[in-house]
Amino acid sequence: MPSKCINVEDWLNALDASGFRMTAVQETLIDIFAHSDFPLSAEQAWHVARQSRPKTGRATVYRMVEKLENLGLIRRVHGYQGCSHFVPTLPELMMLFICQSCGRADYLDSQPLQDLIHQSEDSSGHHITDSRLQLFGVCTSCQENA
Amino acid sequence: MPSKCINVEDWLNALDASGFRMTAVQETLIDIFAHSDFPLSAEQAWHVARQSRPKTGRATVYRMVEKLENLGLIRRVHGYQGCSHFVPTLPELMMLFICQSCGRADYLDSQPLQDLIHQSEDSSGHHITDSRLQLFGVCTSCQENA
DNA sequence: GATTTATTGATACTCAGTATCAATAAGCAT
DNA sequence: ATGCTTATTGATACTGAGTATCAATAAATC
Ligand SMILES: [Mn+2]
Ligand SMILES: [Mn+2]
Ligand SMILES: [Zn+2]
Ligand SMILES: [Zn+2]
Repeated sequence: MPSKCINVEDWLNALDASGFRMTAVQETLIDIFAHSDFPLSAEQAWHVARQSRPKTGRATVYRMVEKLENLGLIRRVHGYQGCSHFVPTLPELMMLFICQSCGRADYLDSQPLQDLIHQSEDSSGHHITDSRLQLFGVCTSCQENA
Repeated sequence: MPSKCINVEDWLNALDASGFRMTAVQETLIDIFAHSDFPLSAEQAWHVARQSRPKTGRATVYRMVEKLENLGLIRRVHGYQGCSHFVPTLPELMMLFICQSCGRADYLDSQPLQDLIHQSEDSSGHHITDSRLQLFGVCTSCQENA
């Protein structure tokens, strides 16, 4: 679902621009994360990676996930059963919806959240530098197929 | 900071009403979570508990944390370095602010969030049943002491 | 192509969280 | 109060996600 919005080239360029060497594992893992319909854990990504590159190391995947997260290309999903799954980051879209029925992630317009944050900043006095809004429920298609 | 709003009696009553037996560990742990100035992990709570009850078992603390979370008395903080810390749940106050400087948690008025959720529900078509908004930044007192 | 060095992958390790189970003690009945 | 039943505890062993290590590999630059 997010896949159509992600440009694999951009991710490779971002890694390149950050001074990292271009390797085969990078392309494999970027492809996996960019095209998954579901949030993926490093462990899951490892298993997927080994289907096309059987000797892929576990630590390598964890290292790559860390890189991608640090570069802001993927972001952690804070769900009920832990926070070890990742989805691609869509620029300007901070609000994440997770369907409790099918597990898929959807990105919602985050302008209302921006407004809320400024509002809360003014009323609380705290300086807010970052936010994570996680929404849970039943997605439109799961409502239809119910 | 949240401590002044938490009534230990209420928590004990909630556990009692749920059919759990009243034990000494319960009181100890409830006291620890209800009066901590900072989000606490089960591990941290265990260490604190052992100061007053040295033979407190580790598993016991994890089981109690699970109970308290299931009853909605404490809630998980989804922070940068994992989501294994807990704060007391304040009724009707869902928005959580964590100061990156001093680590303290603050609760913000959640009415704006309620509005945002209904708005997003209408525009996305998803049925939203739950939400977690986590705000990060620098609290008012840390801004003064800077 | 040779050199340099970041990256990889196999292995061993850590440690938060969990399963097990005998010992304990809360709740209830007498 | 006393004993009975059974939930809860705590010691121990275990699990498994995540990490440290390090020799082997392969980008990058010349
Ligand atoms: Mn989390
Ligand atoms: Mn602002
Ligand atoms: Zn769905
Ligand atoms: Zn602070």
